[in-house]
Amino acid sequence: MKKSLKKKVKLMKYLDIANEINQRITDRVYEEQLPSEAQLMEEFSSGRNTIRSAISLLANHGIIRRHQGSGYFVNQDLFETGRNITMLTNKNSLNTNQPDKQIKSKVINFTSRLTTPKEDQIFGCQKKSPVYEVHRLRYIVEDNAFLSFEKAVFLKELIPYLDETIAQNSIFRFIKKQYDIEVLHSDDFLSVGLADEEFAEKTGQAVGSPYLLVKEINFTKKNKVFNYSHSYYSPDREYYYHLANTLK
Amino acid sequence: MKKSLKKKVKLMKYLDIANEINQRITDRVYEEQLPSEAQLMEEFSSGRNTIRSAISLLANHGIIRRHQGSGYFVNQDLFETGRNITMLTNKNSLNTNQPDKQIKSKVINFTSRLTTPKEDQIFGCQKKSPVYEVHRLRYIVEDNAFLSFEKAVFLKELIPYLDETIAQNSIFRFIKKQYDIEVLHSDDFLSVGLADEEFAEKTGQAVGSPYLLVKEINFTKKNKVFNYSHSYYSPDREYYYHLANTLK
DNA sequence: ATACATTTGTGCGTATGTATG
DNA sequence: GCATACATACGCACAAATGTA
Repeated sequence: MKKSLKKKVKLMKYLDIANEINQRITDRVYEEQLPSEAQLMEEFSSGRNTIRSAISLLANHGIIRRHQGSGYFVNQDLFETGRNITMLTNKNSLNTNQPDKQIKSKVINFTSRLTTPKEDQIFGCQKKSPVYEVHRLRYIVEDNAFLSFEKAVFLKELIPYLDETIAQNSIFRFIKKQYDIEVLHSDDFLSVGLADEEFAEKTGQAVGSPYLLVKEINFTKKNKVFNYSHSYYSPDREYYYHLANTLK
Repeated sequence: MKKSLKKKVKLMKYLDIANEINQRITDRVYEEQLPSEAQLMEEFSSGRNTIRSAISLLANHGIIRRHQGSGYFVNQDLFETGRNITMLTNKNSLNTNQPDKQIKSKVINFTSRLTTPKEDQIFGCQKKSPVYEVHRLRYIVEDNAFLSFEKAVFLKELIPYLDETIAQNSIFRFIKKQYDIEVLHSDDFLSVGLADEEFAEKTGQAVGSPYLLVKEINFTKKNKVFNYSHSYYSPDREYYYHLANTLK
């Protein structure tokens, strides 16, 4: 009786709002300061906490800064480095709209195999579970610059199908569309190293040139590890992280 | 009349709670799973939102993981790398209780000077404002291992006093105690490079060895830049970041 | 210097949705 | 089907920082 008609409550409003605000920032609709919470509540017909959740998401990605008493502001790159910057903070919760987000991939290895014991532990899966292993070179479309060499492993139990064509584009986008799986959170372990001959040949980098190695584990919304990867990033670029030490 | 007696409302309960939970995790009071929200509400005599704020803070630092329907869990290092890991995610909002947090510093340069035009922009200060510049070598106390070479600049307008003795210990701890200034958030720009002869001589690293360069800008609670630094991290270690793609 | 309005931050309560076991 | 646990959303009150009159 009491729930006779479906109310069709749309959840995840805060995510939609965060995406919309993010889009407006890229579109320069908001160039410096955002509207106040009250105005956003009005515009999006939402409660204050919902607006604040959206704002938190953006603030934690380093997209905006909060200033008690005065408002929300678009974050700027104060170093104004000459080098191109790649955001490592935004996997796919926010729509991909960062400037250099256009990346093309060249698949140099695509195999199916079974997990090693170490991988069983990473994935939390049965021994010798089937996985895909993909090796790709990644380039920035805009200027054709080498971005990274990536070795990624996907658990078939969660990602039943992948192929080389998919790997040439965005695997994560495919996974989201096909299986509704996206990255909830990631653990990143960074280190540095030097290109040996094999690496140099594969990537076109000079022998002895340094790389940034990012070992990453990606979790789904259900806290399952569906992928881990080793990415060797170019020394010609800068990589951005934002650290938020407070946030409701 | 209405506010005749001071209620002494202790604010920042969520921060206290986050610190307490964090401490319990280091002390192995919580080894795998945390108590439920309801239990935490009970124990800390707090509302649900307050508990969730504390939990969010820990989750965004990668200290715990949230699992809808089952609970909160202590995050584990699934790669189980042999190398020592330095958390870059925790400046000072949470009490310093990570395993290898004991760091000692050797000051190799301590000067007072005026800002360059570029620094005026970074700090958002008047032209030629006075700053301290500190160069330090940092070592892990436990095994005496080289951690980093750091060049840090502090704005005197916000940090009126520093000296070499302070710099030998934790500058941030001093700043918090003395001026009640702590890092609200930071922008980090990462890149890699190779040790030249000058760098090698200063740090004891081999010429040509790679380093991880972290250029960091630190903001106070009032959104003022009080410090920026260039830190050249050792290739013998791993550095941890956590990326949260959702969070209220 | 004071008072006031505005804006974000913190905290509590409640209801409902969704995932887990 | 059910209880439990976390996620989302709305509402309200007051604190603290800011800007302005």
